[in-house]
Amino acid sequence: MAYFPRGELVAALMNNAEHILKDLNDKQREAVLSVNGPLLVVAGPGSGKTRVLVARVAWLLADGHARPHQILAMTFTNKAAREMQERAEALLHTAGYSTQFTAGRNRLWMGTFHSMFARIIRMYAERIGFTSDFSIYDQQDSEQVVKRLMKQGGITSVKPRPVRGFISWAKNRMLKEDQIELRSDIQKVAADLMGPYDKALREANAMDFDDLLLKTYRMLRQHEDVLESCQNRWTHLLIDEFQDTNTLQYRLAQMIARNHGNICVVGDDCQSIYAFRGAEIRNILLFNQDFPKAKIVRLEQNYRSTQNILKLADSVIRHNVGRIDKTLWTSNKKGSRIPVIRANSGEAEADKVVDLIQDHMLAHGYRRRDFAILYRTNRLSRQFEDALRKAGIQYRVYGSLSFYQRKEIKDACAYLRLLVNPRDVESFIRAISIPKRGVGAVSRQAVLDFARRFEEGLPYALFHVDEIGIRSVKARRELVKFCALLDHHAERLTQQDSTVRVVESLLRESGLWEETLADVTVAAESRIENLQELLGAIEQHVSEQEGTLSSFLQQAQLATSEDESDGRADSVTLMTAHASKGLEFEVVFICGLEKGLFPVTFGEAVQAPRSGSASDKIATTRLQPGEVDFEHTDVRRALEAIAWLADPSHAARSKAASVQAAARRLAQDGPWAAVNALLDDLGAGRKKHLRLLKDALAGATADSIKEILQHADAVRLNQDVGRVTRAAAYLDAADSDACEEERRLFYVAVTRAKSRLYLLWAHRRFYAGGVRWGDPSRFFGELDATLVDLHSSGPYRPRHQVRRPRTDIPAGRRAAIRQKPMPAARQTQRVATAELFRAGDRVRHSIHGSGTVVRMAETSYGPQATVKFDKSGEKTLVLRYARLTKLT
DNA sequence: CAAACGCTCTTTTTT
DNA sequence: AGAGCGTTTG
Repeated sequence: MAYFPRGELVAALMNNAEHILKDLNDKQREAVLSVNGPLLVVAGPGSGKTRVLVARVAWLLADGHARPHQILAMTFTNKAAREMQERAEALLHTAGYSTQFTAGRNRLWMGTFHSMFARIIRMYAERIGFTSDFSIYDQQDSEQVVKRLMKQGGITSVKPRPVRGFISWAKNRMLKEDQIELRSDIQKVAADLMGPYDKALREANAMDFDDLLLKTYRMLRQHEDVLESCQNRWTHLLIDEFQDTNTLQYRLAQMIARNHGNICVVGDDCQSIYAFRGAEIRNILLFNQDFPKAKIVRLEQNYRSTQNILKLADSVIRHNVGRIDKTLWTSNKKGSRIPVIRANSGEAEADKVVDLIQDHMLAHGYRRRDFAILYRTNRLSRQFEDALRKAGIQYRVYGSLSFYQRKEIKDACAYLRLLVNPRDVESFIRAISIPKRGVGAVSRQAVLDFARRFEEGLPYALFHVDEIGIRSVKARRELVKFCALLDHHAERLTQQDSTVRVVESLLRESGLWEETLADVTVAAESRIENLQELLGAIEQHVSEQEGTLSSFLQQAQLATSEDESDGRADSVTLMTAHASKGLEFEVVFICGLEKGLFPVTFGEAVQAPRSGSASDKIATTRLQPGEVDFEHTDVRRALEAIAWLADPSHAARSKAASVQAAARRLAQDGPWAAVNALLDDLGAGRKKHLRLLKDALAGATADSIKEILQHADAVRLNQDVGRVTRAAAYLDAADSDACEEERRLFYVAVTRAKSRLYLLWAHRRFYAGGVRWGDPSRFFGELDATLVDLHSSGPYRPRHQVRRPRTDIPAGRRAAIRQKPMPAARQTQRVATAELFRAGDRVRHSIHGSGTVVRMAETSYGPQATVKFDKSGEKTLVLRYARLTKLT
């Protein structure tokens, strides 16, 4: 503080509590010191948000406002919670407070909303008809439940996944089944199934992620005493990433803080990226209404990024209408301009990134951990993994699959879950099926049907296997054995036997362990290691945190892959833009910036095409051959083949015996026989379509088939038109919420970068089994062009010059064409050449020297520049052939 | 009952 | 390219 002269001696005498405040700016300090009453901290990226939270917790303790167990802090990931806790403890420690705030049970309540409320609900589970050993169903589990219910109800009109998704959506908005709009089939099915779904989970003594919040909420509303004890217990609430809380989460926090109003929320509306799972940006605005006396502190100084990076981020986010206006500023240096790089393919993009990483490590001394490669969808990680592996650069992929989602771990956990919660139907299904023991779908279903007739449910059925009436002797015997196995180990668990020993024994005797051991493949080796790691984790949980197997499983179910990162290894980071929230890196690559990919656009969210469109007209024109699916590959092939055969010159030319035979059949017995001749040897799955085709073709002549074929093309065209219309409708509506969210996501990604940022897109990439052509992302059109440099890796190759498979030739011939040897691919040029320019740019050419760009034009050869060279005058150059470099 | 096979559909983010 | 599903086969 100002009235202390500087010096170590004095620092040592400085008030311990003030040590906590000394590194904060005025705004940050204000946020830390406003300990009583509601507080909203609007914190831009890199503004020291975490530092404020940490200091606030430390201050609350050090200055005597709260005891550790009175603070309830909710963060977005368990990892963030852990980090906050460790940093707060470290801060307290350096400030001279030994372990008085950090030891043993006297710890802070910190974690995600879900993990915190799982803990709370565990304490009061009996009050709402569950036991504290309830299972937590993840998305996969609950989707299985929905799927089974749909099967039972004979519902096939919609798929289980969106139904589950909608149920979850409704629960997070606290809607009951009678409050759901019944506009789509999905909504109708979801409304019908919500009741049965809830019942099924209840019978299994299980809760899904949403229940952890929803059932807590309902409990607090119904049981006044529970609410009161929560309100009295937690005198101070902190919520991080407030912009990503949903209605339910906010209401819960509000309810607990209602009396004292000591609630501090920290967030940034521009970083809200989870609306798809119910996050309400409006919570930030509502906060002001719900707590009218709320103090607002804005943190606008950015300590992370260069000026250019910050400006670029700002130039994009400005396109969002719905946002709280704020001005981020930084005293950091300006930094370099931001390269925008076009690669010809996904692989070229990855190679380019690897090149840049190597360059930067050599030239600037960066380490591997300084780099992050960000992308929109997880599946994009693969190309970067390949490239990094090839280059021998250590990397780490986040977010793909968490430890607890691995198959062998889920299998093992199924046994453990069933052990602590014998009613857990999903776990039973999984455990009984793995390893295979002769109990199949039929016997399994018999057990479940039987179980539903009894109050006690599954445990009752397992203890009365003989009464179920299962035919298979083997299945009966195995079920009894299975039951005895579980019973025996459950018994051991209640005695003083060590938890890990019981678990290990169960895994061995179930055959799971042996099966994995017996597997000689390379993959099995890591699977057995994973199982051992699981045992280790249980051991640790039991011994260090005084936990039980049951609490271990609940926590494990809520663990995410991000929670597992040790952060110590020196590796390049690969993750989705979502996963990067809250992190920072020296150098960031944002990849896959293409139309449709980032921002993503996808089918379902899109409105149906307007009536009166071209597609409607085509759809109503003639031909009604029943339910024949002209889009079906085999139908198309059959039709194409017949039409092709119908032309005598084709049939005569082909030497293949099958074609000759088919042509003969066509002449003699008509088209259907020809189809049979061609496709007879195909698999059984195709017969269904061919049967339909047969009906449609009854009495058809080769000419009428041609007509049908034309129609099929029309149908296809129609679908293309539909797709385009839908896409347009999407883009119209889109500066609506979906696109704004994508823009915020891009903003988050950009603001992760400290000193350098690269934006990349690929012209062509392999995706979902085929070649996709990408145009640059619309975000490029939105960012401040004065801040970027355009580059490419490899010569420009216009789309129309790349061969595409022809679709107007029958499949058989297409295959023949494909077998022709392809000319050797031209070697890709790996040097980055500046290639897209604006009028006025100064450029250099290897022969003509330096000059100024007069104008740019797009030709069939790709972009073309007219340049006025200082020495040789004006020249027109096609950029594909002439190599120009930009002078800065 | 389980394994093998062939076909189909995929296109997001995650507590 | 890869998972999931349904069908057929042993």
